[in-house]
Amino acid sequence: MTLVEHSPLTRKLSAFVALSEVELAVLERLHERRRSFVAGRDMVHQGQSSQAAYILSAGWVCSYKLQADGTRQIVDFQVPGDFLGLRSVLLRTSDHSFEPIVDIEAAEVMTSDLLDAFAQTPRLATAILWAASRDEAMVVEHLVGIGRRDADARMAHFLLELASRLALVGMGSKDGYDCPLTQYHLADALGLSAVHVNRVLRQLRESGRVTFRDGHVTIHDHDRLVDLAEFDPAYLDQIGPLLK
Amino acid sequence: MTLVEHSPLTRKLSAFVALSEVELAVLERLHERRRSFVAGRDMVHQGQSSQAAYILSAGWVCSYKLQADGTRQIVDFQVPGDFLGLRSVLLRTSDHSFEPIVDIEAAEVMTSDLLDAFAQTPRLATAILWAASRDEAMVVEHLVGIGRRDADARMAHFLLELASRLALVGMGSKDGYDCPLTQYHLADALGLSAVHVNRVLRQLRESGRVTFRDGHVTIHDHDRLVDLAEFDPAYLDQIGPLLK
DNA sequence: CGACACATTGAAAGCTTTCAACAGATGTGG
DNA sequence: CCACATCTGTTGAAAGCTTTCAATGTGTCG
Repeated sequence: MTLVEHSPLTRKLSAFVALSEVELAVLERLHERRRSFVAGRDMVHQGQSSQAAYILSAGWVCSYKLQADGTRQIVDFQVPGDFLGLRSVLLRTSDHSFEPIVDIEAAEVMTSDLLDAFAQTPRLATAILWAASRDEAMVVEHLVGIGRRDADARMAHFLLELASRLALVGMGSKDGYDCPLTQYHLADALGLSAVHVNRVLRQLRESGRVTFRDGHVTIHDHDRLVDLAEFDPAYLDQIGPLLK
Repeated sequence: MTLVEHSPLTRKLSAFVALSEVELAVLERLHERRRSFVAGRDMVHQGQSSQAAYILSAGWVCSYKLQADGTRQIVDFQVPGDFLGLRSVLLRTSDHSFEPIVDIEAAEVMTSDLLDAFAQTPRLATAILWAASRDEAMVVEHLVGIGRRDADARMAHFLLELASRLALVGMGSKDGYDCPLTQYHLADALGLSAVHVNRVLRQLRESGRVTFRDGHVTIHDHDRLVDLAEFDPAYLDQIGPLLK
């Protein structure tokens, strides 16, 4: 079995921990229950409790919270290799919704399977918990972005974060990546109006930094984009040895 | 031993789970290493890793992230009964700083002590993880607030959340509570300028909803405050049975 | 008393939203 | 195959919320 055949999750974790044959096998076995979901129909609804988590293997998902006034705030996007609802399985019922942005493929993981896997391979458990804590760090960074960055920097930061996340699972490079999000998704995620998202994107494009168009992000000038966003990828990378 | 002698954490957890004598004893034993920290001096610095977590027993702390341009975003406040750095112990090094807002008292909990306690009393482990997931839900709600609520609603929501959190540990009621935060703290937490915080507070006061003054929050009209904030405390409460 | 932290206000400037209108692509039903 | 509705993207202009700049007041503390 060559590396490219591995799941995105395996690929992601392998970038940070050298997993043994046994650990890889356990990890791949978690992918047994294949499921598909169609774009636009919520997988999990706000307040609904679920007994399973999912490992996203293809497609994009967003997790969001709806407000009484009808506006929504997207909390995070999930791309291949990401867990979906990991927390609600380990801890308690989810309090936000998950919506597939395109048709997706995911592996359903029952709580018990996950706990068994953790018991069998503690290093794998650590690796998965690391991934979960990385997701959390992203939410915090997202909070900082909405609270303290202006629209341009916020967008720039967001696009760079995505580039970094996708590169980790081999779905793009520093030069660009495919991205199925609409400007409405960006607006709901960044706390902006769709109209302003459009203007910000235009400005980023015309300043020669990055182009978001036709489902593809093209990074023209990585340095100046990083500069504008004050992007520091530390929160995405592992600091110090992950496993002793 | 009467209830009032218990630590705030015990009090908080007891509101959701009936803990046995043994569990209560284990929980109280976690409070053995008493530590004090003075206001204003960071307990943990961004990027610094720590081997211990703390259970806050008296005083207020904030966790924040500093940006390159000098602005800061406060991610969360900790009040008595809250954990501090629980995640960085369980998972990986913290990526934000903790600053005591007033002189505080906290119990230092070593990783190993915590894991021992978890092993001895699984129900206690679940209860503590529940508290951690509640903290996370607050961060998400915070994100929603900054992204999708205007300044008035954001402030109203924040003050109501604090009321609810403090009531849980017996430090206030629906009518008000003591609060050592300055308007600068509010600004850094809510993503507003200090000047605007002042104006918002004035408006809330003059509309007869709530007064924030001299270290004390007085809620004059709870209903209209809830109404303005669209405050739904569901994310703070347990949905369904916590322990089977 | 002077230094300093915190709170308060007014006015001007700036960023973002809202309102409106329009263009292009896609998909469905007649 | 066309008409029509829908979704997404685009743009201008006006309105609105929030910030910035400046100045002032109040209280604590050494």
